[in-house]
Amino acid sequence: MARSPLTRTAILDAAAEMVQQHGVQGLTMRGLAAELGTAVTSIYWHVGNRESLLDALVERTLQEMGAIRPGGRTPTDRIVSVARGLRHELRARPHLIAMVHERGLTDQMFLPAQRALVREVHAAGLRGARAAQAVRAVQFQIVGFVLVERNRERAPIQSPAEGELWDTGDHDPAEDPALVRALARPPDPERLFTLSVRALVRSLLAT
Amino acid sequence: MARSPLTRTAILDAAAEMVQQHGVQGLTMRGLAAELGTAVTSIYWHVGNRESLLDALVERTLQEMGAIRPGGRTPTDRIVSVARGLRHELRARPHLIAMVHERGLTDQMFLPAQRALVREVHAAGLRGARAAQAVRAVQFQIVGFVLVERNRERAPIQSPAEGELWDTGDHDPAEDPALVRALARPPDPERLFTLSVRALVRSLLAT
DNA sequence: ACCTGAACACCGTTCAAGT
DNA sequence: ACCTGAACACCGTTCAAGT
Repeated sequence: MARSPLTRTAILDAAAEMVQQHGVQGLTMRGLAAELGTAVTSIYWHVGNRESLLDALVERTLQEMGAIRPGGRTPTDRIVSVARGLRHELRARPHLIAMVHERGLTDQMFLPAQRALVREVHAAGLRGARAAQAVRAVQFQIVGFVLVERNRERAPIQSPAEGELWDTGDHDPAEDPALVRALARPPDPERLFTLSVRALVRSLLAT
Repeated sequence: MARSPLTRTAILDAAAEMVQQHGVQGLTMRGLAAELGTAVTSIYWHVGNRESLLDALVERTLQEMGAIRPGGRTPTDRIVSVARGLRHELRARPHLIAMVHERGLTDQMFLPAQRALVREVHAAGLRGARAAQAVRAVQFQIVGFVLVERNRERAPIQSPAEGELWDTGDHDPAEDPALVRALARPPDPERLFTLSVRALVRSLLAT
């Protein structure tokens, strides 16, 4: 369906589309060629082999991950705001982000955010190694949460429902029906995320 | 090289070995057959296709993830101890655990740990939905941290060293050489992990 | 400089056939 | 019940050849 001459950018566009729709494994060189209406071998001329095509995709994704604009009055609020913004950006292109993670380039992707976090932690009065640790703790938590969230979404129905574990209330029963009910319900990720980040930050910024 | 008759267990053992050594993609049906000294098709007779072989591997990994024995005097200490134990178990078989994650079965794998966490959170005086949230926050943090850690290990050297970002101290300089130095150094994961979990738990258990 | 088809070495999987 | 080789439809990649 492609009439214009084949170009590196066109290839990357089509490849990114395929990855976002069917995952990395859904991107085959032959399928990509078909999508572009060219011979497979033409792709090799423009972008090299599959691996370097994926590398290019990752690089583009890194550049697209824009700057972060924190909102809120207190450092804590601004850190939470950075975290939430980041989570949304990451979740907007899950498959491409997964490729960034797999290549271990998460840190690089997080540099703008890290800068913002350093600013806020500094504003809150932390200095030196202590400040660095706080920044890293928050950073790990944000990325980690999104990764866990993604994994969970792949198997929406957990085989033994989380709730049924607690009806064997024999040994040291947590006879707390509200707790059991809460654990049986699927979590609200957005809420849990905000709550977690806020809890962690509150503790890290405390003297 | 296998002389004994082909058995399902033998296949799973060899497959697990190949996965742990070369990752999931390193497990090919033909390679596995060669390793076992049989025809590829024999494997299909015993375990079905590749996908159900991987499923079986995941199931076995789930069962192997043993119970957790928390240590320490305070609930906080015991939660941290559970977290550390879990991290070690997860890191002992990274590739197999990755498969569990990919299938979204992390929750199921975490059931024994979740039970322990509920106990401690309850002991600390939390009840109902509040307790459930605390448990989940800790759970997400543990798994998330390990996932991030694994990703990081795949690209030991980050292209633009984290430190060099801060020498452009023009706009709002964090003129904090100790902080810059700390961020330039690679983090100590074990330390960062304990610190993070402890910080989060302290905040969650606070009234 | 750009594009092509043919060919190679790999996959997972199926099937009819052996014992 | 268990194992086999041949065959199929897919891969990524290379290469010599076209324009």
